[in-house]
Amino acid sequence: MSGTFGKGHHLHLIDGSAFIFRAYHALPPLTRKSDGMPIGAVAGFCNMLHRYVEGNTGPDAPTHVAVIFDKGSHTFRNEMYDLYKANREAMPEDLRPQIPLTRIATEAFNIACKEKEGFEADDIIATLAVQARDRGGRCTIISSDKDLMQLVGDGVEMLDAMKNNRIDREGVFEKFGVYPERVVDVQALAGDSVDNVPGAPGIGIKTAALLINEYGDLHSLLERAEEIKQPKRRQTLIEHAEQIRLSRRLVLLDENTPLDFTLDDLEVRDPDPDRLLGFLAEMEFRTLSRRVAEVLGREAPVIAEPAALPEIAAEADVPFDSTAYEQVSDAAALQRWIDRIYEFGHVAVDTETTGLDEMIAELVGISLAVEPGRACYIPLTHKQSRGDDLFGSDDLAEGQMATEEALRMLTPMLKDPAILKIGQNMKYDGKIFAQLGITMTPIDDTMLMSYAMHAGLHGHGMDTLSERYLGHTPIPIKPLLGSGKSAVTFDKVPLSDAVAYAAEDADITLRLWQKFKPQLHVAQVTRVYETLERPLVPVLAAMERSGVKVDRDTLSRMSNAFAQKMAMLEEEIHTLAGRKFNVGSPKQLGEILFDEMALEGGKKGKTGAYATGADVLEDLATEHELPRKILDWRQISKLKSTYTDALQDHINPDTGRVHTCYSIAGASTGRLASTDPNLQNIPIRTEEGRRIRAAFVAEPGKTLVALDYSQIELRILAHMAEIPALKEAFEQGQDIHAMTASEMFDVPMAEMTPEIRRRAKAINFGVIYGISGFGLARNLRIPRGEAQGFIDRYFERFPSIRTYMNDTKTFAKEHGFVQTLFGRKIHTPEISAKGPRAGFAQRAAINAPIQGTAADIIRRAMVRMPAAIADLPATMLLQVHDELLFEVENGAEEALIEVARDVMESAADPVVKLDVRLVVEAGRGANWAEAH
DNA sequence: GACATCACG
DNA sequence: GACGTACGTGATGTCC
Repeated sequence: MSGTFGKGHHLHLIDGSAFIFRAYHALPPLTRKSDGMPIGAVAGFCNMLHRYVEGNTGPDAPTHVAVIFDKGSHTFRNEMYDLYKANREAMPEDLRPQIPLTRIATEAFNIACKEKEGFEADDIIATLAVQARDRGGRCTIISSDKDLMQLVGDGVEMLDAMKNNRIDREGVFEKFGVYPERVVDVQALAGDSVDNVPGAPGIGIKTAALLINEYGDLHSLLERAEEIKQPKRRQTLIEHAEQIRLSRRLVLLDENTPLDFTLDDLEVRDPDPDRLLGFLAEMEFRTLSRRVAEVLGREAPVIAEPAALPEIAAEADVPFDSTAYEQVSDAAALQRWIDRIYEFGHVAVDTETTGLDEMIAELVGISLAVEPGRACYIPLTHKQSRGDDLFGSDDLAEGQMATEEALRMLTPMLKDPAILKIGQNMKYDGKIFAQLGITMTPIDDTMLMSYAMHAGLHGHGMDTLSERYLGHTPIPIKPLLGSGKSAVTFDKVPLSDAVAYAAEDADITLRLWQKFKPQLHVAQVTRVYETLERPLVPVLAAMERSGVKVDRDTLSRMSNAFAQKMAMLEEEIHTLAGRKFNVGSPKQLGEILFDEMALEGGKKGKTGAYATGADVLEDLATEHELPRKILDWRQISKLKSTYTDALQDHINPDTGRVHTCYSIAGASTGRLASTDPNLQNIPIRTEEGRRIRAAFVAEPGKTLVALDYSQIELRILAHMAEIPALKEAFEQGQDIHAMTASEMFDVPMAEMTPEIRRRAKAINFGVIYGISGFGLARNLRIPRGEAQGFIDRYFERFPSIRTYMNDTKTFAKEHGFVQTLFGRKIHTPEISAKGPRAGFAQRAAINAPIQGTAADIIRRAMVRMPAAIADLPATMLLQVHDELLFEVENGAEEALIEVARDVMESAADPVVKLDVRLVVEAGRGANWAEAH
């Protein structure tokens, strides 16, 4: 479409600076390979532009488009107010040189690129949006900057490109409580800490909207300020009237920016392929070049790999070639591989099986690799596939060794202490071999090496690691196995495909190992890997294989009882609601409560649905019967579906026990995670829930013993933050929350009330979690100001906590990670992000050393435990963060408790000398509930 | 597959 | 340039 911009035209205005900052913070600090120039933000920017262009199809596609940038730091707003944007942090050093490149990138995409000295992008956007509107066209502003919301309406909308979220007049109202034309008034009152717009002190968006809606507009409000009832508010508005008027001028966008181009100059143009691909090649964006070339129907430009140091290049650059892998079909070939393994002294091993549950899965084949590019697959039980046989056949495929023979040949090597077996997630392969009576040792695990070096940076699965550290995307398993109903197990995969896939996994593992092994030392995490990760593998494998006995009858009876109770509640709920609906649907429930029944307090979340969480319903329960019934129903529904029903399905038919799987490298802090089923969240806090815990039982003649660390995180906090009062209280065995309460609220210990203690307890936990006034207020259901008062007082009484928090944040900003007392690193890549994400990252950074140190301590205890209890008729079954559960023959309970408690209490020794001693509490019983 | 909810430490 | 507000998890159901 061409001609003069008008009706039927659609203008897109992209907030270029927003794109840049998003790109910068979304990506790690990438550099151009050939010369090390930082190009992360440019890469992200180009990716975003490319995605944007590709997404512009259909009737909504723009006819005109421009990317608008800020230019110069000094604008007419600084003339009005010299502190405007004064508290903004300086642009990061590695971002500055990238800014001009983003202009060139925009032009390379053949998109108009506009800026004007002395004006902010927002003003240019405002001017263009108003022009477009006046000419009867549409305009979409691609930005999430709330300053731009004043422009929305009459064909002007905003679009958050990341969330694909359109904001119209109603959207603005949701955000500001007023429609676009009054947004500046609200902003003038509320101010903006980011841009350093002063506003009216103590007035936020909520109050501002309230006032504006009551008085119509800012002018009237200030004129009639005397009429405001609240004395403090009245005084604020009268005193700061001038400042508020100034703020309004600051946030009001200039819709008359003089421009040296017109809307018609912004018509959408196709990119010039040579120019665009040339630019991308110059930047050395390999992936994006390929994608763009594909779209343009061109050959992808060849981007030369920079000449690396020759000896490294020789080692690292063996290309992946899935056709070069060997299929081992007979004893002679296998023997050649075994000989080769002895020559090298190490081998990467990977097993292929019929499933992910190692307790049930059967071995299908084994792959081996000794050096990059040199790998094989030994298929064992692949089935012959015949085209005419829909049901599959049990005939073994040709070209496979008998499993027994292969294992007989491999076992000495797998057990040989002189041969290092390398794997990716060796717990899995170790358990598969353990099922066959083979104990693999010694081992190395690339997943755990990555975890020790990169926790917090990214996941540690093979695909992630291969892409990140080898630049190679592994063959995906999906197309081989299929999905959904038609999914097959690996033994049905044709041999040629299986060899390529399976051998590649061993090849990748070996290459990762070569890369990671020397880096452990450089990253100074060798001790973490050697003492907290690697030795835990066989310990966890044994625990998982042991499993825990769960009484099916108890669960089954409870399921039935729950089903009846739920049906009853459901009927009552429908009666109270006046109609039938799906009680399990928060969406329908929200509509019933807040639309149909018109209860107060309905708050919509970002997806536009009412929040109906337990805290909301709890508040409503004082006014109406329905919310309480819903809460009851939800509790039972949760217990039934997640526990009494699901747990039964997890009982292994062979062992009659439940075998969880622990992920060692799941949680960034060093904690374990438990899956399939999760046995770390078995109910305990309610009476009903404890009955589920009681279904976890000991075998006849045995007893369950639970040992748990008492207040381990607070003890670690006392040590790390060096809090004398806290240390002393622990030393004297005092009630720690009561002591805190006594210190804070000046209440003698003898006069402590449960309520005061409860508050102190919440604050103690808050500190561990990186406290905020908002969070504490919500937790204690008290006003935010009061909560802030508590926190201030806490810091006053225990000043070293503030020091610890500040030091931790500073350390994280400087190094990009925080550390536990044992040297575990937890990376905090978002610590220098701006806005809310920084808050998250900071709190996580404060929490991670504490939670992580506790995790390290129990890991150390677990590693030492098997040897310590070897002579006792006892088995370690479960770990729940600060608790270990054992099953022990009757009569040996005391002996076990004595030994295990000692191991746990001294687990930090000798590496870390804690100022606070660790205390372990023990319990025992026929079931897990009793053992507490 | 995203989101809301809720179970645990 | 600011998406939200206590840390860390996993499982389930609804809804698109």
